[in-house]
Amino acid sequence: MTDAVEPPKARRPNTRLEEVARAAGVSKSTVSRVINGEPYVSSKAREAVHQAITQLGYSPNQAARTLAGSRANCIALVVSEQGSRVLADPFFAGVLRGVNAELAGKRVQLVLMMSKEGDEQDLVNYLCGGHVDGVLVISLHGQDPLPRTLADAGLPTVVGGRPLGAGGVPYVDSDNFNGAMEAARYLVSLGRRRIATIAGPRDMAVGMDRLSGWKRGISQARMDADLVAYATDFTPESGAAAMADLLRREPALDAVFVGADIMALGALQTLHAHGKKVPDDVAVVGFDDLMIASTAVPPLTTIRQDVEQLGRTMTWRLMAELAGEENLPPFLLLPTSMVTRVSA
Amino acid sequence: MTDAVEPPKARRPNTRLEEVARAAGVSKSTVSRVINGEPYVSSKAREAVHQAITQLGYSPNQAARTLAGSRANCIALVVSEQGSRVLADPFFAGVLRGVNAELAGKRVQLVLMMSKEGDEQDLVNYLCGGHVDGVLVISLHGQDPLPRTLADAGLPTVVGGRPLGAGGVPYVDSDNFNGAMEAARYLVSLGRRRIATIAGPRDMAVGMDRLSGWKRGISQARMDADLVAYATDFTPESGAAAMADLLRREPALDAVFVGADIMALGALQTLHAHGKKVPDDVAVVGFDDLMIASTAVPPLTTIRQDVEQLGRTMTWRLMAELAGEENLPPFLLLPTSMVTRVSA
DNA sequence: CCAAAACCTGGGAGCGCTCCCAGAACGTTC
DNA sequence: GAACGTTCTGGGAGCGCTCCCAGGTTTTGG
Repeated sequence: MTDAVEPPKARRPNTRLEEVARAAGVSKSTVSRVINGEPYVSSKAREAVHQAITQLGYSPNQAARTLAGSRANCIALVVSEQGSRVLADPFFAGVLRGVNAELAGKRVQLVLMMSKEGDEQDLVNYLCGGHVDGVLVISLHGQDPLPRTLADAGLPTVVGGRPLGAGGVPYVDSDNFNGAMEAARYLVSLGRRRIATIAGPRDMAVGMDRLSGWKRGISQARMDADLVAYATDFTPESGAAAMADLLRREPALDAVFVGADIMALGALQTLHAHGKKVPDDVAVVGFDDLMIASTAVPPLTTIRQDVEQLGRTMTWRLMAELAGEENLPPFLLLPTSMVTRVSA
Repeated sequence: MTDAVEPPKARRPNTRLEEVARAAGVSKSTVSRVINGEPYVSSKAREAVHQAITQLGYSPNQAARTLAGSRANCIALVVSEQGSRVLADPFFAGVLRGVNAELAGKRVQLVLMMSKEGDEQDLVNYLCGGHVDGVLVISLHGQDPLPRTLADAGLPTVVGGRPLGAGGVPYVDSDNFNGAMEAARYLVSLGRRRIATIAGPRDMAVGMDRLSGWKRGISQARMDADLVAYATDFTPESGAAAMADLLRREPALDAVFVGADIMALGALQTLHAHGKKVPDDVAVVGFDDLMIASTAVPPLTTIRQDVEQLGRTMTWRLMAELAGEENLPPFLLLPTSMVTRVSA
């Protein structure tokens, strides 16, 4: 008996592949084949291995698999720090849920990374260092070169939301253009004559795409698409300020399409403060269909985008590429749908 | 020249530690020591290594480190699937931001895992399999045994929000009791005489702790703490139903403390529908201070909890334990603060 | 009936790192 | 200057797996 001066500390005598092999009466190689679902294993051996695995509660050591094999069994979700503050919480959580849902059952881990100002080089080094098989990037700002850099390094990358500065990198986005156009057409169909819009910041594609869609819808009705106010960011405050601006420029406006529910909340407050009744005096349509849309006063008519589906689709696209599928679509647009409530 | 029939596929001839050693004119061991910040390295050697690292853009292979060393340089954040739907998005995103903030600079990765109904055993196998050094668990439901299981397996674990079924496992939580008590006292100080509360589901500590705090505050003012309605979950709908129930039982109530802003939104709707003016007829105080609190109509007075700080503190506690610090507090309570707006 | 093809199996090198051990270089003290 | 500590350095085993290769066993087909 050796006298352990120190307690053995969190030692974990994990079952190793070799022990499974011994228990199943086969070789390491065969166990490895079973685990990786390779062909050329007799059903008898396969079954014995499966039984040994469950019996021993074996869980393969990822580090060893990564080191020995060529893939990491791991993908990264990169969120730009500022972005996560802005396009914000509900969006992010939804995407995450979708990613996880799609990953369920696959033996692939998700590591989360926030890209900060300074450590971009670190981030790129890490990602390109073979620690992950692919990357999902969301809430990009402006012309962020990150996706391009990653793609050029040969790392499979999928962007969530059309990237402004990354031509050629595959992306998945909601169909912001058509959603916004539908909103504009709906307001027209309601008989509104002076329809304004509050657009998101100019450096984000989501804001620009929704603005374009609105413009198209308005122009098709042979109306002037001149009542445009730009919000500086996706916040209620910014939406409130933009609404005040619009009201000053055109006191007689009778409808407004707001490019994000979160900004619409602010717009609603401004309208209320100016004594405008919604929807009687001014009809309001938002975008996103966050939870807050249904609890706003009055409940907000909005264009619904399925954020969870966005996460799922991004993941599917990435996994398909990792699986070696060819001729994958360079981008994917997810349909939106209108949710009619009270505000319009 | 060998003729490659196949393209070399995403080959990444990463710089290895050995190359850094050669470039710096030292041995592998010395480079390893520098990377891990160990003592007993001459400043000359240390500098040469640092220079070689930056010059070659070297990033150590995590898989190899994990395999060779004893730690994974990686912690997991486990979210229960249902929980993430309920206590929901803003909470989750806030915690995540805190965790990341605290992890910044440390060479520790964050992997995200959602625990689903069926795969609990898989989850435990994975977590206890040495793939991670420690675990952060949030949005636990009822008597979930997960934290206990992990802790018993010797895996450092920290829970976010007081766990109901995991005595002894360290946790970090907002001071729900005192926050709720402050809310009750504030309503009393306003001269309200019939003060009700809407409590969260009975199977979550957060709901019970806030209820206890409210009861204490009310009792201390020698008032009856009998107007309690339980919501079935943290949703506006559930809050609306509970409010209707309270109004039926006591039409003359003049204040209500709602145990979550998200439920308060529903309560506000019900009050409005019943023709009650807020705050004139009924004062309302919420809890959490989500973004929606400030944009509610009327803007909601609420008890603020700092969710990001929660994430940071959990992470700090876990990392401290991993670093071998002793006599760490078994639990940590984060202060709350009241935000006075219009509703009370 | 024998050759070729298909199926199945085990052995063993090596992925890139950490950590232990042995030893060199430098004091410091009697 | 011998004996000791302290600081620094390099060599090499081995972490647990995958993947290649060599070989055995069965099936197929001419």
